[in-house]
Amino acid sequence: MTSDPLDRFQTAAQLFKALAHPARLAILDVLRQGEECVCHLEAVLGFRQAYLSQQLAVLREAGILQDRREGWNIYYRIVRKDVFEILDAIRTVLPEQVQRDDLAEPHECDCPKCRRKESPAASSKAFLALNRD
Amino acid sequence: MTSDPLDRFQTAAQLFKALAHPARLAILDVLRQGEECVCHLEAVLGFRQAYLSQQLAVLREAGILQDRREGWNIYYRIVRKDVFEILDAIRTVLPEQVQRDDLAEPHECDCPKCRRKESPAASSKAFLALNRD
DNA sequence: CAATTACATTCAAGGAGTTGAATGTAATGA
DNA sequence: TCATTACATTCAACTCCTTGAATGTAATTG
Repeated sequence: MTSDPLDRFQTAAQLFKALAHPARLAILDVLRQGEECVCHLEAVLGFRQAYLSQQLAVLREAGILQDRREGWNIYYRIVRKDVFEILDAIRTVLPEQVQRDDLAEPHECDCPKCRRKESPAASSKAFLALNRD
Repeated sequence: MTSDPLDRFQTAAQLFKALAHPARLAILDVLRQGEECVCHLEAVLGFRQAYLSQQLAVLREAGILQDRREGWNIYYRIVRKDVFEILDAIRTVLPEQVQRDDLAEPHECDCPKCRRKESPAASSKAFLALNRD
């Protein structure tokens, strides 16, 4: 009550600062479907590797992401689950695809996770093409 | 899908930028309980008038607030209702008082709205004025 | 119309965020 | 150990945000 309002909302403002960038929102949109390695984000989003690392560092230092090493690759995942609620809340200003999380990203990179998905005979692209109305 | 991710999330990032400031979050916290005039915000938050106007302008231009003139006073209110959901979502990093919206701010200013609330009992200022000498 | 009230806008200096380029590092394999 | 892979960090130029100070403006009162 008597405390400085600027102090009281400092932590919350820091969280919003981390979200106040289109590249970081795009990253979170991909990671909504589960953890991904950096090379996958690079392929899907079309960002340069160093640029991506910088934005991932901001989200990591804000406590939104955590990373996990597995051999050569480092996988990032969302650990602050309330960002899902936040993104849901502003769905009126988000692109439509962000609101439906049922469409899986097509395979576009050479990371182990992508190769595992690829191994079944049909590629996702071919499958979608065959099953379109 | 093929569009630039930076473009797709530009609008959402703009919204978060407006929220990424402790003073603006403090303003929204007060306006949660209903519209208030600038002089009331000034008294409750302890900000200078010009500073307050600047922050209100940011929130207004982001489409979060709308203003309404009534005589001398200008009343601001929240028109983007999803900011309530956003603030609820990050309640883990918000001060406790923000999470309980049952405590009304005490009267601290001379705007018409505050004077209406004050009318039942004797106002301290009016009381002092009447009983001087 | 002049003065007052309540609020808005402009300006400028300083600070913080952005981003390309270059470089550093841990893990793996030969 | 040396090369490679996948990713991180640093640096610098640039842009954008922040904020105090000064000034402007619409509504009201006398």
